[in-house]
Amino acid sequence: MRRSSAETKAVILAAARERFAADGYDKATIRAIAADARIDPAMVMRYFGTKEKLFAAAAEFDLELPALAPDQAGAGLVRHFLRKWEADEGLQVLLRTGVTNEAAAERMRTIFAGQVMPLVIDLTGDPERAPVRASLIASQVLGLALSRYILKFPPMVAATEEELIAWLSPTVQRYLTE
Amino acid sequence: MRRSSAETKAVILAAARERFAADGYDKATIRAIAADARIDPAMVMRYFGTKEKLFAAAAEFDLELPALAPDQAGAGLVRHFLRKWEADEGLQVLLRTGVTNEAAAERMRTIFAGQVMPLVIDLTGDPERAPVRASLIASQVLGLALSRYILKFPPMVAATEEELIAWLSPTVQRYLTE
DNA sequence: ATTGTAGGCCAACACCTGTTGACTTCCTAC
DNA sequence: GTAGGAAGTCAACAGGTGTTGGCCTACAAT
Repeated sequence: MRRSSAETKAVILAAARERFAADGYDKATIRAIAADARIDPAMVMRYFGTKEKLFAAAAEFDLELPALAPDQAGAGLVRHFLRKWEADEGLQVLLRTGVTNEAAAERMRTIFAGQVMPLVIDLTGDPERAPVRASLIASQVLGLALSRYILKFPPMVAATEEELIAWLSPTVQRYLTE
Repeated sequence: MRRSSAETKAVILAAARERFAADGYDKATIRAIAADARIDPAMVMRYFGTKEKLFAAAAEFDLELPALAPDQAGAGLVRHFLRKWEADEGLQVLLRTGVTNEAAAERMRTIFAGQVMPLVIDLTGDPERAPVRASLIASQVLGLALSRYILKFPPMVAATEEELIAWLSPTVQRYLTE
């Protein structure tokens, strides 16, 4: 079959996202990604040059945090994060690989420093303690993703979105305001 | 050099723990572990049979949760977990590998189901909601480990044990009692 | 109809992995 | 002092990895 350059590149990228999200950096082999994309492994190299560069492209990600009313920020953040996780594979990619791959960990750090921290400053007007607050929020929210989507603790998997929001939003709210 | 069988086995196991904790399952190669133990890779196979069995031995782990007064359980749990993490590589091994290795994830699940949940039942006397409570606690506590020790968010790394306990214990306490 | 080019495929490379079996060396029990 | 066995070494295997270069093949412009 014959495709345009842009098309194949997109197909490869989509396959790479899935594989990296499901298997992590090492287990997601170029050959497996190529097979998913129904393409020769050499094409992956032609379009992305290197496995690391392909990963960098697949890990491109924006939290897209919305503006929030300060008194509902806790619930808003938890809800947004849950939906983002399920809609965008980028976060899964970063969490699965960030644990054993320093480059992905660094990316995670810059995302939280560049996107979560500013929001916290904006919400609290307290730049001095914003870093701690933001990391505490990150710790709870990433712990949620870890236990629900990665380690799959049964009670976390069984819980509904609303139940999780009810449990977690007071925590996040307290990390913001206390 | 000539050692007893038990000695070498212990040396190998110690090296394996370190490597698995630092690198995760795939990157921790038998050759690297053997080099750390100043031993031929074949010895590792002789003593443990298989990489998977070696991993199983290295991931042997007990949370050793202490008895706690119900009203101070939050602080007690956070403190115990922080110290356990730094004293025993077993937890690091499990978290680093559990993210990409199903066997390690299963081990993590049974540890939390078999050790955290009973404690929660004991503390609350409420068997029905104990699973949710226990997983919520696990989510916060694992999120702490993830952001402080694995992803190394700077504010979490900089925080002292007491600061972290002060921030997290109300969260854990609420997951226990609310 | 011919040619240039871009998309795609194949086979191979050098390297690394877990794992195996044969070989050597040392200590101990008789 | 010699036999047996345990501790340790070495070289190789089969399979998988990222990556490369040469080769086709379809299409568009001339």
